[in-house]
Amino acid sequence: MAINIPDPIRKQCEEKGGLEGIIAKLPEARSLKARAKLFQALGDPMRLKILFALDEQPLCACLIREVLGISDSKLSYHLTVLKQAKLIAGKKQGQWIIYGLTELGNQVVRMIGKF
Amino acid sequence: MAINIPDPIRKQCEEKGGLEGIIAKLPEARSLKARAKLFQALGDPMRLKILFALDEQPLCACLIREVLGISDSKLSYHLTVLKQAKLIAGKKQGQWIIYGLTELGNQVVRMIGKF
DNA sequence: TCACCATTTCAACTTTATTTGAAACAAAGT
DNA sequence: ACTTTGTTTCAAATAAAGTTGAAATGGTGA
Repeated sequence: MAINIPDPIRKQCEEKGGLEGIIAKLPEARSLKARAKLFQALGDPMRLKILFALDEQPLCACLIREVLGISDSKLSYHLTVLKQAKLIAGKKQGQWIIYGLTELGNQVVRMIGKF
Repeated sequence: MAINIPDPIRKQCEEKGGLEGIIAKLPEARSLKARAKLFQALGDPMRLKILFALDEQPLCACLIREVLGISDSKLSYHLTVLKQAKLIAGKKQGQWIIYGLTELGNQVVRMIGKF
């Protein structure tokens, strides 16, 4: 451990097995990366709005577009991000694709509500 | 409401007062933006790691740097992002600045643990 | 087959985030 | 005053995310 650090911090740190001890308790890189990706998908107002809209009811892309008032291709981009994060899923129904929250999406929307 | 949409979706939508009804239930732009900003701060593995480390115990910047193995200025950048999101706060103690989770930071770390 | 509709893809572009290394600061000890 | 130490700031560079409008896809029904 570095020599020059505040005493109370050093003590507390040594009780945990030093820096090594702390490092050992942290999640692995893989896990951190996966979670960061999830949160990154949530890090955009438009995408949050899509999630809230789908929490009301499943919607086809064209209705989501109406709700958000954005272009088709812009919407498609954001839907892709949400799909990749497994927060939403679409299934074909006639000529439309109906999007809805996944189980993860549901959990996440409930979580977001607390912040 | 758009004329051409799948029937079950239209029905469900009309029960809610049409698109207007759905739009009315969505959070305001201000609120969406604020939350997006919070999640954006969480959208980076290094920053998540910092939060987990501080969840173990408060640490001075130099120890966080040791834990992460990154440069001073890089660390400082990420600390700034976390500070701005009010997830962490630092207070001077002697020659060091000791960082710790805020109350929000605490709640958030507990939340992250579920995903 | 043809035209149409909902949606996606693409490449070019703009914007925002992150990294870098050097310099600046501010407090503490000499 | 001078140096050291811990931390932040800055401007320049790089990388990643988001936007645009046009074109492509793929299914539907005339």
